[in-house]
Formats: sequence, structure tokens, C-alpha cells
Amino acid sequence: MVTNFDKKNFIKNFKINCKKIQIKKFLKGETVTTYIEKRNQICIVLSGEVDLIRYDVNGNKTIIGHFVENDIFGEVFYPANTNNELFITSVKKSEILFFTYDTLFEKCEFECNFHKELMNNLSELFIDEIIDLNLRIELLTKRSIREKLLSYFEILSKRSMRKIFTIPYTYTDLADYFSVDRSSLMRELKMLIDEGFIKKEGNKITLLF
Amino acid sequence: MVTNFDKKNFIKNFKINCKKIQIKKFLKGETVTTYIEKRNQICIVLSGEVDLIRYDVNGNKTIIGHFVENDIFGEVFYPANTNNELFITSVKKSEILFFTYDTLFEKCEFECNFHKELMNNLSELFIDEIIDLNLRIELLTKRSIREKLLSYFEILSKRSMRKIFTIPYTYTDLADYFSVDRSSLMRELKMLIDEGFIKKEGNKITLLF
DNA sequence: ACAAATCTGTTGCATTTGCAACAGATTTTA
DNA sequence: TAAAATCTGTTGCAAATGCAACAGATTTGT
Repeated sequence: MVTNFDKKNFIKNFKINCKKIQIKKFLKGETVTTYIEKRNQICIVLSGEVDLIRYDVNGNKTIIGHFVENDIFGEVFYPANTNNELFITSVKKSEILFFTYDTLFEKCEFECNFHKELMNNLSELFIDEIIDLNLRIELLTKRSIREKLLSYFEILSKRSMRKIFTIPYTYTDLADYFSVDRSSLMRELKMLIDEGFIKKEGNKITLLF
Repeated sequence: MVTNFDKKNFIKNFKINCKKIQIKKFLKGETVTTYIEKRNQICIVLSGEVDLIRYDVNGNKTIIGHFVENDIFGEVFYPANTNNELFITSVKKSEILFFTYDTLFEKCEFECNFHKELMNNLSELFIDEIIDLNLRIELLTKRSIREKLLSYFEILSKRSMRKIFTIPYTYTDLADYFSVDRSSLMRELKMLIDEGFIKKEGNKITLLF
């Protein structure tokens, strides 16, 4: 977080009564939106979790993004001219706020404060998103699965200020996040254990160095 | 580009006479800034090109970002708690604009318009940066070098609306961008040629499908 | 509470990728 | 414009990763 502005409160302190902004609820497995049409949509996760999924021409499915409470996503952030179909699926019961980037800067007929607040704080949300993306690139560009794991563990360790911490994903999802084969990831984990670098109990990891 | 706002003009139409914003010039090879200290710095490339370079604990050097005219970068966008040393080097003669995210929202003593404009247009710059990062992740998460190349070529082809187009990097840099070994990339290129998918003349590529 | 679905852990084998090394081409710099 | 530096193109071999397949554990849904 860059400043001490609090994303949660800024969103939740406002009663949203303006037509430019919509809130919808989704159940697990439902499709929240697709990135096919060009409508400059921006979304914020108010509660729950959603995945950004890519189906390529061969039908391969990859989770290329994962958004949790207060994360921002939307087709505005995606390059045009991609071949893939991208869409957002709800991982669990979720509440999503929708608005259109362009209309956000138009004056609201109800003069609602949410509008103004959202505009003011949009930069902070963008910066947080950029930080997340850079972190992922940081890890994706590591040369081996081992390096990916160790870098990621060190980050989690520093964040929690402990040598022991919990991975916030399943191993299946972690493999997706790193974009590597799950069984290869498990194998590398095992080697790290055997070589005495880490200890593992479920998704609790202890660094031994 | 999301709206029809023009980044170049917005920056160049203003005479910058406020102390909160600095412009510095750099020669090839000079270090523009480091991402070690936490000072919420944001930079915009006015002219030239810079690389974001990572040195990891083993001393391996990786180019993890490349910024050209009108691109935005800075330590604000990087997760804290990384082990790596990140710094920005000038690839050629460059002109860089510096400001601090926090002070941008303070009132300027000269009441200069640039301030206001910069604030208003910051979101657009952020969105463009997010689009670039998502594109890179899109490619990095492709499962093989072949898929990375083909996806990238298709994007370049669609952008230029031609089957023939020029890669805006050297092959060495492209390998860095994909985070793969250069010789492996060359080998895969050759296979694509031999199998009749593409034609290649220097960094001009023709799609044959 | 039971069935269904998903996730974990493991392995052998095929394939891809990385590494090292080098010669020639091209570009940059003094 | 000559020398230095960087980039291209290539190869053989080693190492890492992906793929397929499966059994048991865990979680989820009804």
C-alpha cells in the first residue's frame, strides 16, 4: 500500500445509488463477465474471489489472474488484438462492482459522492494492481521452478515476518500462478524438502535457512 | 489507448517550472535510479529508452522491464520485500521526468497547470502500464517458446494489420522479454521457418498462415 | 453422512529448454 | 575508418520440465 488510504472503507462507506455503478452477486462457477466486447468495463471485487481464465485456440485452459476482495480488474486492462477468449468466473460466492471507465468521468445525475471518491482513489487501486502484476512477472521470469518457489517463499516469509507461513493457494493453483506443470512443482518441492531447505505440512511452509 | 487523450502532448505542452517535478538527462549506460530506497518515486520517459534490470543473489542479470517514450515506471510499482536489487539504466540518451507520488497531491507553490494535468492523466498512464504488463504475462504464461513466438507474432500482425511486420526488439532482447534462453529461441524460430509457418529476414517476419 | 469432485503426492518416460562454445555479421564508439 | 562490442546463427549435450497415469487424501455438495 502506497499511502495510508484504506480501500475497504472507501468502498463500503458509500451508499451507491447512482446508475453508472452497478453491484451484482454471483455464485460459485458463474461467469462474471467476458473480455470479448469492447466496453471499457472496470470491476472491483467487493467480496469473494474470481479467476481470470484464458482458453487458447487449442482449448487449453489457464488461470491467468486471480482477484480477491478489493482487487480491480476488467477488459480495459487487456491489450486488444489477442486471440484468446478471456473471461472471469466466480470461484465462490462473490459480490462485484461494475462501472465503465469513460462514464466515470461524466457528471453523475445524482451527484453522488461515491463517484468522486472512486475517481480520487482509482490511482491507488491501479498502483496496487501494478504491484501485483510486477510481482507475478518477477516470479514468472525466474529461470527455474526452484527459484520461483524460493523467491515466492522468501516474499511470504518477509510479509509475515516469520520463517513459518501459509501458502494462500492450493498447490494446483500455485502451479498455475507460476505457469508450470503441477507434478513438476510437487517434485521440486520434494527436492527442497529432501535437501533440507524447507519443511512442509500441508500448505504450511517453514524456511530452514 | 483507452480514450483519445494524447500522452505526448499533455506532457510537452507544459512548461514545467515547479519544484515538485524534475527532469534529468542521461547518457547511455548511466544509472537513472535504483529501487532500493522507499521514496515513492514515479518516473516518465520523455525521450529515449531505459531498462529495468534485476540482479539476483547469485549475480544473474535479467532485464525485467523496458520503457520507452511516455512509459511510466518507478519503485511505487514494485512490491516491497523483494531480495533483488532493481535498477534503471539508460539504454541510450534519455530524458526522464521525476516526481513523488505523495507530493503530487499537495498543492504546488507555483500553482502550475502541469500538476493538475498530470494528476488528471495519471490514470491513463497507469492503465497503459497495466496493459503492457498483462500482455507480457499473457506471453510468459504460454507453455512453450513456440507458443510465445506465435502469439507474439499474431499480436504484431494484427497491430500492423499486415502479414509482414518488424519485431521491435533484437532477438537477444526478445529472449529476455520471454525469459527464455536466446539460443533456444533461435532454434525454435528456425523450426518455425523449416516447418513453413513463417518467413524471416533479419527482424522482419512474414506469417504464412 | 455419503457420494462426487477436487487436490495431493508420486513415478517413468518423452520432450523441451538451457548451457557452453564458437564463428561470422552487424553495429557502435573512439 | 579501424577496433571493439554486441548480436546472430548454430550445434551437441546435460538438465529441467511436461505429460500421463494412478491411488489415496481432502473438500464440497446434496
